[in-house]
Formats: sequence, C-alpha cells, structure tokens
Amino acid sequence: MMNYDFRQIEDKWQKYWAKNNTFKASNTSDKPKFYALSMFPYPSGAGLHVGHPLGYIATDIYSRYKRHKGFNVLHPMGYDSFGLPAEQYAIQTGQHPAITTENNIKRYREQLDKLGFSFDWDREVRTSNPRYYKWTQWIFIQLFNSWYNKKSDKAENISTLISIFEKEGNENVEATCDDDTPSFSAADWNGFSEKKKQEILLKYRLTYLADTEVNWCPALGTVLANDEIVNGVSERGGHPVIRKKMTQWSMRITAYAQRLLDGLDKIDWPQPLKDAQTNWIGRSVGATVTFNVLPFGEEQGGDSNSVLPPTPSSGGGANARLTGDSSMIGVLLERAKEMRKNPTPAEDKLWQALRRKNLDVKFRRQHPVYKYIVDFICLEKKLIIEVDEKIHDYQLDKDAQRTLELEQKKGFTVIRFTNDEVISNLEAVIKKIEDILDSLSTGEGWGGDNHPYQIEVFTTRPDTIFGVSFMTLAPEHELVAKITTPEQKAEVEAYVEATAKRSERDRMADVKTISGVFTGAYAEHPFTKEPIPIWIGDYVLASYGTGAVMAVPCGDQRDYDFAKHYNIPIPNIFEGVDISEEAFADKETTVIANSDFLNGLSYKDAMKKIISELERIGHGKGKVNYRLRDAVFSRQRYWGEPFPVYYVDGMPQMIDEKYLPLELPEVEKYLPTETGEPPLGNATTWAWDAKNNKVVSNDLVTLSAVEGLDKGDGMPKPHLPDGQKVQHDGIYPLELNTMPGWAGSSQYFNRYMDPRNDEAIFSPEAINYWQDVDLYIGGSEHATGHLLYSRFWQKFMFDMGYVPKDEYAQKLINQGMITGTSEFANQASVNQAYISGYKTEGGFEGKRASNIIFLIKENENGELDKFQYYGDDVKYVFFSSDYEYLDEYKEGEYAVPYNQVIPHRFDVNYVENNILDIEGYRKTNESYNDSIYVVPGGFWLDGKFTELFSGKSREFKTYPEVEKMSKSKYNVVNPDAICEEYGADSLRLYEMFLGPLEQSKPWNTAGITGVHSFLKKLWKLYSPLEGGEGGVAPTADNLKTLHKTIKKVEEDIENFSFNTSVSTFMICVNELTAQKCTSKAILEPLAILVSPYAPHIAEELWERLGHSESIAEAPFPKFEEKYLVESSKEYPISFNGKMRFKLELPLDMDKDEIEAAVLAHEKTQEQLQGRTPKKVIVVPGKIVNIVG
RNA sequence: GCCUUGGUGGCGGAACUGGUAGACGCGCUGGAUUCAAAAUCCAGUUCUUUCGGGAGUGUGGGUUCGAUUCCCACCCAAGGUACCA
Repeated sequence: MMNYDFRQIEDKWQKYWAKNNTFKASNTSDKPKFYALSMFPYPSGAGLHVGHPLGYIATDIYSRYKRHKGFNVLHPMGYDSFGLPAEQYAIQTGQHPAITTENNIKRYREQLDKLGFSFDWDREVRTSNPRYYKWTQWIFIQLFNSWYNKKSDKAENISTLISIFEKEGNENVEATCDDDTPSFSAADWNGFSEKKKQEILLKYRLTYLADTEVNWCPALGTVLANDEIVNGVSERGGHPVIRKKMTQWSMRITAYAQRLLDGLDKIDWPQPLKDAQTNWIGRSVGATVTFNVLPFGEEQGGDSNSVLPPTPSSGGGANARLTGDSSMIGVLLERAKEMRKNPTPAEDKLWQALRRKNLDVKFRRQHPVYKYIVDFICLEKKLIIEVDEKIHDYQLDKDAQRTLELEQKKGFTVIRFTNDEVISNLEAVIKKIEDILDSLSTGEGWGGDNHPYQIEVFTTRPDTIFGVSFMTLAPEHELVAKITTPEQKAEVEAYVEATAKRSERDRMADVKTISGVFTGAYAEHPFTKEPIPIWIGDYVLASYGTGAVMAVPCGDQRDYDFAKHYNIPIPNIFEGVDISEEAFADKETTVIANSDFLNGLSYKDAMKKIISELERIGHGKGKVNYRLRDAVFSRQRYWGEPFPVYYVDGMPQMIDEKYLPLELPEVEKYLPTETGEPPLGNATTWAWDAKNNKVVSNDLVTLSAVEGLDKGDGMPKPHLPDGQKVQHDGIYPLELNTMPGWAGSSQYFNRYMDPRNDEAIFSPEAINYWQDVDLYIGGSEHATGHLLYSRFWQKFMFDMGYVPKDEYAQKLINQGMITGTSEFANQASVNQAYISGYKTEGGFEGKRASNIIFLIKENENGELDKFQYYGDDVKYVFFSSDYEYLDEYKEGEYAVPYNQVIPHRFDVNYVENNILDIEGYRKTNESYNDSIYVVPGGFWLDGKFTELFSGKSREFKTYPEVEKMSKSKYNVVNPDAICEEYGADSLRLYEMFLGPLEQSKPWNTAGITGVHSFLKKLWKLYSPLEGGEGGVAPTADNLKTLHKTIKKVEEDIENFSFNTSVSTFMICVNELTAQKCTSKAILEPLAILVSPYAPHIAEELWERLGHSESIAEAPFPKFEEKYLVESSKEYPISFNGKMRFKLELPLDMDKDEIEAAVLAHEKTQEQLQGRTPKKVIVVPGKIVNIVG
C-alpha cells in the first residue's frame, strides 16, 4: 500500500460527499432527530483563520458521532452577511457591499469545503439575501402587531388590546408599555382621532418608535457606540460627540425580562454565560420611595434640635427663599432680615397671633417674593398678607401694581389689613384669614404635601429607611440644577462638569476616591419629616434606576465611606451591631432598631412592614427593578435589513406581508446625507406606493403626505406652487434606518429547518420535526447580544404559537479563543542611519539606510528583553542584539543617532522558531527593504551581511508574545497553508488536540507534526489489510486496547472533551502497532471511532477494508466491559501518602491479605526501617497507604 | 471595584467521584538508518542529589491516612462589567 497521500484522499472524499449528498438532512425520518449548530460567521475580507474552525470542528465531530449513533442529523451553515466592514469598505472604495460580501462568502466557502465539514449546504442561509430577510421583516411586523399582556404573561395580537380599549379603556389593562402612557376610558378611546389611536397603540407595541438618546457625532454624521467614544470624542478622527435625541425603533425586550431570567434554569448553558445574562437583566427586589424636596429655608423652620449635619457651606442656605427673584435675592434677603428685626407693632402682633393660633398651615414673615418683600406669606396656599399704614396712600398706585403682579402673574392671593385693623380687631383679622385659607385649595403652592420637586429612589433595603442621613443624586440628575442653592451653585456646576469628563467605567472602577458636593438643598424624610441633605456624587449613575440614592451609611459601605469622608452623621439602626468601623450589610442577622414602628423586626418582616407603610402614606411601593433596557433597533447604516415601514402623516405603517421583501435600494454613496439622514436618504427610488404596493421614485412623494395635509383629494395644496395639484396620493416616504446586526441572527436557527420556503418562515411540519437546537456552539462574546435577543424573539415566536419551544437551544457551549503568537523585536526610531566605511562593490563608501533598525538583547539569564535603554549620554550607538558588544559598537564607526526604542511587530509568516527570514521580510515593504538588521555577529543591509564579530550568530532573533489573533497584529495563521502541507484531517485533529474546547489557547503551528505522524501511523496499521483481506482473529490485548478506546472516546465526545480523545487514539494506535495487530475485527471499528475526527482518512480506510458505502452512517462500535476485566492490579504502595514502590497483587485478594502481603514485602521493611506502622490503609483495587 | 474563568515541566496540556502528578504531543538530548539531508525508528527528558534519596501542581494556612482535586486567606493573568442602591 502506498504512502498516506492525504491530498488525494481528502480531495476524493470531499467530492464524494458533495456528489452523493451524504449529509443532506431530511425533514421526515423515522430516526430520532439531532440538530447541531455552529454560530454562523460574518464573512470578513480577511477570510478564515485557524481560530474560526475550532467550534465548527467540534460541532462537526458531534454531528458525525450522532450519525454513527443512528440520528437524523441537521448540521447547517450560513452567513451573517449584513454588517459594518462591508459598508466601510464600500464607503472607501465605492464597491457595492453586496459584491464584497459575495466575494468574501466565496472565499469562506472554499476554505470551509477544504476542512471536510459534514454541512448540509442545501440549507445555507445568508442574512443579506432578500429571500432570507423577507422573514426578518416579517417578524418585525409581527412584533409591531403585538403587545405584552401581563395578565396572561405573554404577547398577544394588538387587536385584543384594541377591543379592550373600545370596551373599557385602559384602566384595567396590565401591559408592558411606555411610562408616559395616559389613562383613558372607552369613551375617550372611541372619540380619539385615528392618529391619536395610532400614537397610543405605539406605546404598547412590542416594537415601537421612541425618542432615544444617542451619541451623535456631527462630523461623521453618524451615531457612535459607547466604546467608539474615547474621552468624549470619536475614536475615529477625534470629533466631538453630543448626546442627541433621535426617533428610533425600539424592541420591548423588557416585557420578557422575567421570562428571560426564568428560562435560564431550563437550559444547559455555561454558568458564566448565564451569569452574564442574569447580570445584564439585573433583577433587584425592593421598593421605590419618594422624598419631597424641601423649599429653600424650610429646614430652618424645624426645631432647634434638628439633626442637621454640618455642611461645607457656611450657613447652609440660611434665609434663602425659593420665591425670591434670584437676580436680586441678596439685596432682598438683607432687607428682609432688617425688617424682621424691626417689626412694626402691628406686624409683630399679627405674627404672634398667627403663630399662637396654630393654624394647619405655616406662615413666614418678611419673605422675598420675586422683586418684593411681603409681610406674611403662606406658601402652601399661596396667600400673602400685607399690613399697611393708612398714610401709605401715596403708595397706593405702587401697591396696586404689586398686587396685580403677584395675583395675576404669579397666582398669589393678596389680602391687606391696616395697622389699625390688626391692633384693634385682631380676632376679625384672624377670622378673615382663616376663611380665606379655607377657600383656597392647596394648589400649586409650596410646602405641605405639595412640593415642587420630588426625588424618587429605588432601594433594595427600604427596611433601613430610618437610617437615611443624606441622599445622593447622580450629577447628571435633572433635579440637580433646579434644587441647588445659589451658594452651592458654583461648586455643584464645577463638579457636574468634572464628572461629565469621566467615563462610566472609570467612575465605576474607582472606589478609592470619594467625591461629592452638597447641593444646599434638603429633602424631607417621609416618616420622621426630618430634613435630609441632598448631595451629588459620581458614584451614583444616572443610567441606573432613578439616578438617585437614599444613603444609609450604617448599612451600605459606599454610603458609609461617603458619610465618613464628609462628616455626615451615621445613625445606627441595627440592634447590637457595632458600626464604628464599617457598615453592616448582612440581611440575615439584621434586627432593626431606632426605627419607630420597625423596631425589633427582622429584615424580612421589616421589608413587608415598611412597604405597606410606604404605600399607605403614598410615598412609595414595593417594586421589582430590572436593569435591562429596551433595545434600540434602528441603525443609521446602509448594509442592513430595510424596515418594512412607511410613514403616513408621521405615523408608521407596515407594508403588507404579501409584498415582502422590501429590498434594499441602490444608492450613489453609502454615507449619511448632507442633512444628516441615514445612507438610505441617498436613494432616489425609495417611496412606497400604497395603492399599487410597490417602491416608487421619491419624486412622487408629496410634501403633504409627509406633513399630514394630504387628504388624497387631488385638491390644490397651499404649500405647492400655484395651482399645482397633488397627482400622486397614496405615495409615502419609506423608513431610512436599517436593522441592527442581531436582527438577522435572531431566528436563523429556525429558518435552517426550512430555508427555501417562500410561503412561510418555516413550515409547521419542519418546526415540529426539528423542534429546537440540541447543540449550539459559538463564542462567548455573544453572551449579552445575540444570545439574549434571540431568546427574546424565540419567546415571542412561542407566544404567537409559531414555535413549539420557548428556548431554542437546549445545550450551548462556548468555544475558547485561539490566540495568536506575535513576533517582536525592538526598533530604534531614527531619522536616518548612516554608515561610513560601508563596503560596496566599488570599494568603501558612506551608506544611508532607511530609518529603521531592529535589535534585541539578551539579559543575563539568556532571556530576550523587550526594551533596552542606554542612557541619554550615549548619543550615537550602533544597536546590537548582543548586549556585551555594545561598547565596541559605540566606539566603532558604525553608529546612528536614535530617539527611542519601540517594539516592532513582524509578520509571523516570516518568522520560524523565533528566527526572522530577513530576505523574505525585506520584500514586504520598501522601508524594510532598506533597513539595517543588527545581529550579534554584525548587520544585514541590502541583503548582504557585514561581519563585525566573527563566530557570532548571523540570525535575527525575535521574541514571541501571545495576543488575540488578528490581521492588524500580523499574527494570523490561515488554515489553507496548513491544509496544503498536512491535510484537513491533521488540522482537525490538531485543533482539537490543542486543549479543552472551552478554554482559550495559543496557536503554534509547529506542534501539528505530532498529529500528522499519528495519521501516518494509523495509515500504516491498515497497510497489511489492503484489498479487504479478512486478517486474523483479534488477540485479547487487541480487544482490550480497542474497547478501552471505545469507552474513552465515547465518554469524551459526550463530555465535549475532544482533546483527550485525540490522545486516546494515539495511545491506541501506538499499542496496536506494538501488538502488530492486523485484525479486521479491530481495525474496522477503530476506523469508525476515528471517523468523526478525521473523516477523510476514515472513509479511505473503510473503503480499503472492502466497504462500498460511506462510513458516515456505520454504527458506532459497542463497548464491552468483558474485554477490560483484569485479574491483578499493580498497587501503588504509599508511605504517609507518598508513593514509594509498586506491587502487583491479584484483584481478588481481600483487605487483610493485601495488608499482610505488603507488610511482608522487603521494600516495605526497608521503608519502615524497623518502625511499626501506626496504621495501614488498604483500598482494594486502588491503593495501599502505610502510616508510621 | 465587582462577576467569570484560569494558574501543573522549556511549550500545549493529562490526572474519572480526594488515591501512582506530569498521560499524549511538541521541543530538546543521545543513538540507529543514510554518502548526506529529509523522513523513519529506538532511548532519555519536572527539579535536585553524596544516586540511598529528597522536593514539587501560583503563595500561605487548614481538613484528611492521603490534596492538583475539598475549605479559608492572599497573589497573578485573561475576559466581561453596572460603584446596580
């Protein structure tokens, strides 16, 4: 038999499989089904590198194994072919993304075909194919037509919601909807205009339009992701970025928050991935609590024993009055103070009376209101009382003007008394005041329960509410500007500005720096009514919860640190707990104290009690909070799915399913338009003819259709040039945004089940046969993107009754990344290297080289240093890769000035075993061609070596470093070259052999020779059997080796431990070779065992064993225990747990016999050296341990 | 900071539920074969040693007859992230 000619073998079987449709999956079968799926790739221009196939090989091994096990296996592959790189390339080159994508796919396909995957290529899907994205658009429409009914806990058709509205309004509807949804009755609803109804419904639909804040970069005309922004400017180009509201499509994934969480318990996914999703959804149970913000100065009205903490500002907002005109408040306050000190007798009398009277409301005296100082004021009732002297007649005009202004413009009620009235008839005056107070409603005034501002917080520990000693708002919180007192304004503004420059990640990671600023404002404790100072601090993030915290320093370490830092009191509300050193956060052992009605309660009881109390006083309620936000679904890009949406009168309309797909229009250029519209704004044929249901030219859209004036009557329109009539009613603008990357991947796994169906996304038969994915393999980078959104869509599809399972993948595995090895050497950054006395053909001359010099150095330990530094005094140095020669270089004539040494990354294709192929590398770039390459023995220049030190190496050494494999790092290893040199089977085995599937591991091509020679040995083992000869009967050893292997390989595959089964194969072949096994009864099952891993050689060997059918569905060998039964065991004999020698003993020996045999052994005596063992542990069949 | 994963020879890694640490492969060393090289085959390869042995799985403790494996504390690396109230 000839040598192992893998090229011929692999080519032959790849053709055979394609020709015979070996891996075609049928949608009807008596066999049990198995659906194995790899995450489909984005076809990038760089092609596959060796990291990509890792997961595909694993899925392929499992698929092939399942075929051997008698399953009908679905193992499809496709392309996630919409995406940014193709669009970016299009922007740069003008090449249509569809063309780029097509070319890239072609290359991917060639590479994939060479690896011998058992894909059913008939089922290939491409997300950018209109026949595919027709169904992406279809799902979008289904979502639009649905709402989430919390009562039934599932999505329902919007028509059920409309019929409820018609009958009873939305009072009793429990749905996931916008926060600002108004409540209305059935009558209201039925009276609404069609547009109004549409607006309301949009607040309920599972996909809806909403104003979302985005990072807008005006210079790039595009929206940027958080990580595309560095230090407040765009990563690309460094342009300024602003927060801007944009109307965008959103997906109401929040409706599914709880079910997405619950579903995690049902599926076998890696725990870290589940953790990531759990954290992303971020469920926390607690309560919302509303705190009223006290008007300025209110806190001064409390009794003098107030718990007010010292505040950094002197006076802490004393005498400030919210009602005063801020531009002249200083003057007003001064005067008010003056006047309060020196009241007129009448004023004093009335003031004492008002205080004594103990009215329900509170009065202030000499209070600034706008430009004036009024005598008495009741803020909650907006009542002003003025006490005048009669002789003020000359002022009458002015007073009238003042009254007019206060009453009419500011909404106060002003009553006037004369001094006489007050002095002589106080009773009547008071009576009149009481009457007027009664008649006034507690309207939009200040004070009482009608505070102008309220702070809502979410807390998981409402039970600790009596421990609140301050509040912290996020610096971005909208109330900050409104409540900050004038005294604190400058400081607060500076802090807000400083915070804006910090990234959230930065704010989050820095726990050491405690910072914050007092706003000067106070909130009122809902129970104790004590004032609570309001601070801002950057440890509170605006994006989470309400952006405000009720700080309980005794129960939360962050609050504790903050309070300590700013000398804020730390009241202890825990029984028997010392909080002098740190906060106490343990819920389990909590007993509440100093908390009024909560005293003595445990955490659990206190939680219940406080929530009911909060609800009773209307200051809060129990709440489950989720971090998860609705997903923005619009992208301002070209290369994505168009929305099946047009706009009539500003309201979105869905294109009827019958007319899908709505195909992506052609555009001149792929950039945003000059007016900042998305790239589709460049399309000239992008309007919807709603009468004929087709896309038509933009010119036909009337302005009226956009602006809502189009009555469709052909009447002259005022905004159009004279007399022009609207001729093209029913033609409307189409949506200009496209869908995001995850749209196409959120149901592709179901589409594979029936990918050519143009009538439905899949047939009921197909989905009912295949049900769900049994094994899904892909990278963990998709944990919170694809893998969460696709679960959401699946649950929606389940609610709609389209799919039978609400989780689409039972088992998921994250394959680890294959990291690359980059090769570095140092490079001196110089302007020009000049070498005098350089020897050329014409004799000696000066030589100028390009500005690059490479060098490395070994330190004392022989390790390669990444950097070297020679000190500033050495200006002219010829760099050496060998440190010891430095001085000689320095003194010699070969010298160049340098500024700096930086690491230089070499293309790994020119480095082998850390040695650079200088000649090859020079050709890659002009400046490399003209560089000096310094080595221990001298230097290379122009392809010539100049020897400076004889006997020293001429090789240029590099040092390796492990990094992510990426084109930009020049460390990409392609599978093509490896297939060419070693074959696909070798590559497949090697990728598995590298290490555990789920861990990341570095690639090193050199190691592939090991698995390659294994395949050669395997081939050799079968040589004697050529021609289908029967071979000889298997020996006991043969059978033992085989069945040991069957057992291990089967276990390994089931556990996805593919690396160890490759080792097992090697051991097996080594043993069978040593046994000189030629038995067909052994080698036939072995071929099947190997077939999932190395399918080409397995098919070839199978055929040579005399089979005419493919090995693909040959039954997996059955493991039989009987061949492994042993009669004796080589016992490890340990002393104090350390193995000292081995002793072969029969397995049927019992404990005592073993002990006796061991103790009698001479080596035991030797070890014991006369001591008597204290104890002897015997585990039959395992180990003997002697203690003593 | 927090979450997750990991840390074992020169390298990738193995060791099932606590029972022989370093399987298998790469690399390296020596040998065979060869005119020579490649390929192939054989032997060796954790460190240390006075050749008896001794030490050893990131560090320090603990549990146990026995720990890479279990517990506690810490260090380092990679990935994720939200100071989540």
